[in-house]
Amino acid sequence: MKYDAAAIERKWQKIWDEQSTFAVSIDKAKPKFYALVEFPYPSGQGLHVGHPRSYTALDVIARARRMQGYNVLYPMGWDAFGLPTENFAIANKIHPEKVTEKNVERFKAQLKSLGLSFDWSREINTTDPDYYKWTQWIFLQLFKRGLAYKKEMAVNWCTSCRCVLANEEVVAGVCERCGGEVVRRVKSQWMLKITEYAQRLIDDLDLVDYPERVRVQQINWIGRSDGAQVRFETTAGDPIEVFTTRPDTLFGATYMVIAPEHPLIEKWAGILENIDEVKAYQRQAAKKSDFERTEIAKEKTGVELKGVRAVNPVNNRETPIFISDYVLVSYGTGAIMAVPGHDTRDWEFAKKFGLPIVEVVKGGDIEKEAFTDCETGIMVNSGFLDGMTVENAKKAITDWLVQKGLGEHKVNYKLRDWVFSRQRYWGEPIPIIICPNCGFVPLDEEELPLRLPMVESYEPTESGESPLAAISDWVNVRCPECGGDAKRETDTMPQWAGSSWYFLRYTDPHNDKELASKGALQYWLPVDWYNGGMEHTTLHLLYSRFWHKFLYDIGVVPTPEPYAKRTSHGMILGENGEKMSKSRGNVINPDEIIKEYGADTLRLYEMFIGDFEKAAPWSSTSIRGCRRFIERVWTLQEDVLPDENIRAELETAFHRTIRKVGEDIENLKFNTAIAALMALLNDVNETGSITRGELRVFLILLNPFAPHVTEEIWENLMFSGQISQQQWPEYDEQKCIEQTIEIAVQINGKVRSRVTIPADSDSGQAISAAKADEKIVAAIAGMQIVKELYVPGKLVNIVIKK
RNA sequence: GCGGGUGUGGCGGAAUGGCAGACGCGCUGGCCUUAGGAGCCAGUUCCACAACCGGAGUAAGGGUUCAAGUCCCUUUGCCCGCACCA
Repeated sequence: MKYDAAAIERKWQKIWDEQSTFAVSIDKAKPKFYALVEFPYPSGQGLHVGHPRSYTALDVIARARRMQGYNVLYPMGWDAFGLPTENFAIANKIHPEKVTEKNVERFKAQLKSLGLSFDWSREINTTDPDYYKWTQWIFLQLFKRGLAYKKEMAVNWCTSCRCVLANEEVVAGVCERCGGEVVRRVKSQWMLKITEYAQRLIDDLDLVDYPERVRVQQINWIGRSDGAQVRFETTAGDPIEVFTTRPDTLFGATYMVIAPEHPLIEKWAGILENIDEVKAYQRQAAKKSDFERTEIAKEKTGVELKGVRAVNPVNNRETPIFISDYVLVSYGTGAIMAVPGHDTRDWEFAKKFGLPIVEVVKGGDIEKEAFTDCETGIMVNSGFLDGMTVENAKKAITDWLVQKGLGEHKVNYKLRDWVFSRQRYWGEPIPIIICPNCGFVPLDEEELPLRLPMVESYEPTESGESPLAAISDWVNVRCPECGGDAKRETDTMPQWAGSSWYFLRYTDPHNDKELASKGALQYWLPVDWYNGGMEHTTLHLLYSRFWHKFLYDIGVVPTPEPYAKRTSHGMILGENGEKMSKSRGNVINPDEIIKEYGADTLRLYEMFIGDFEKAAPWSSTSIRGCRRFIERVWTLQEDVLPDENIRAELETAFHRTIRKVGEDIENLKFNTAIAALMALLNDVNETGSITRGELRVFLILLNPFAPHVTEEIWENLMFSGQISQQQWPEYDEQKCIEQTIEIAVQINGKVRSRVTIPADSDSGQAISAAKADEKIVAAIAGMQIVKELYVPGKLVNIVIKK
């Protein structure tokens, strides 16, 4: 019988579909397990060979857990709003809805051809009005609690997408998505107050099991700094507030720097002696994007504000004030006290402008470079702080500032509020009405969903307004409060909106009363295991944790964190070790792999390719090994002994493999789980035959990785039921132990021989057996034995000297 | 610069401080075959050897230990993230 992967896979996919084998409902008698993978953006290119790595991994876990008695939810859906679809629609004059529909159809067929055990009855789509109704509902709740607000602000404007980007979407000065130039533009934008959750987003990382690199990245992104806010009086009368993490160095502050955009400059315009020079510097700074300011302007520049001086509160000394673009208006107070002795940037600036550098922490050589060490230094030239450690001085000076009313302890975050508006068509409309009398009026929840209007043209406008602004009969409405003429908000939400809560909807996807029922949320949350890419660590993960925490606060969800455990897979690279991309010409198409080898081989290979968490290059020769393995398994059924047991000679091997495969799946070590199955098959083949009992266990262990072929063999052998409904085999710890073992015998740590001894030998027995070995006899003859030890089951080491 | 990770055969990669290189690819030889990009058997870290017995070996150097790929220190390469964040 020839192994016909295509026919077998088609057959079983159809059966699973027709019988809804993997559909799940609440069953309180069983422990629940919620496995989640990031839902894809259904792009025009179709599935990439990288997608199945994540999907198969959690499919393996889901399938194994089902057989282990868990009630498993493993859902899939579509994150379908987004610019590529909109751009494709514009270019080809097809409505984005149609484009999405077509892409989803293709993706779905591809996913089904992989034999993934998704519960398709729970499929969701973020562009479905029944779905985005609840995305809009969540926005209204944020608005009603003051966490969504509109603000006139400088934003990142992608000149190519003609659209606003969140800070997180700007990478190295260009648009993360299209690579287009990003410039600053002042626009009125909807913002979400994620900063209000900054501390909890750090603290609650303790409640969850995330990989260290994900934890660290989130913490760094939020960027908490502990310090003090200090007020410096000026000769102009208006004080300058600064934030510093080193209040201990206050005595060393020899000048001040404020950002070019700082509002005091405008206020002081009349008294500045060199206002023209200052204005010129401001204009120059404004022209630079943030990227240029950080990348190109490594050399410090700046202009002194002549005519105003600041007063250092600790010693009442007057110091000059500069403006310089190395101080960012968006962080802290937009102004700093400069301590050139102990801050590298201030040191460079002071050197360039010939400003005094005062040592206030002893331990370095401030002539050569700034001394920034906080661990070892001792305070000097600092009045009442002299002799203290940096740590103590920070406390002492902060207390002093508080007491004098000059400052306070202060925590700052790098995290900015989330820019939530997009001036595009293909997104969730923001359900707000703008009334000239009443301001921003939320749409009545009864009117949700606020549907996207059908339009002729969804081209972005040159003015930077959303295409929706041109649809007058949609835009013009009556104000729900005063009944006067009003307009709808025409901005739409970013793509991150729909993906910030999708895992909640899966628990109750057809509910039209609530985003999901309390009962469903109570039963299924939190997500037990969420796998996704590292690229979503600072965006999607942070945003969805924020939304979830908000929903927790208003009593909608029962858990403070959405995902109990997060893992991330490495990328699959091209054969040349480079990232797969069309332009590099190294893209592998999963459809073709399935055609040539079958889905089971593809699944097996993607799990076997290497360490799951690391990037791995594709190899079109290595995959053949996985196909050969499946063929050898297929051959087993041709000659099966009727015995329903495992033969004694293979008992240990089987029990060990059951243990290893189970443990490895839990630990994401799919590659070694498969290696163990291959090794077991080799052991079986050495005996020249297999029993029904052995094959039965073997097929169940292999099933999560290669579900189709194992079902087929299961059926051919007339085992009862379907393999996916079987129970995972149990192992007996006792039976994992061999009767006799071969141990190494070392002389001074080097292996000199091997002996076979009973597994239960004690130390004395093992050592005498070792010393009876003829090679060892020869080695220790005439030598003095210093030490002998036995590591049970492993080795004997005899330490000798002359 | 800061933070995280990582360095093992020709390749992907295995090794709770206890026999380095499991498993697979590739390669070599043999069998089978009209044929082989099929299958089966054997071999495959490097050096040396007819073979046995050996020697060296996990980026480099040092240390702890009966025993180190694994733990500690120093150096170094690569990958990822953040980066004038006061």
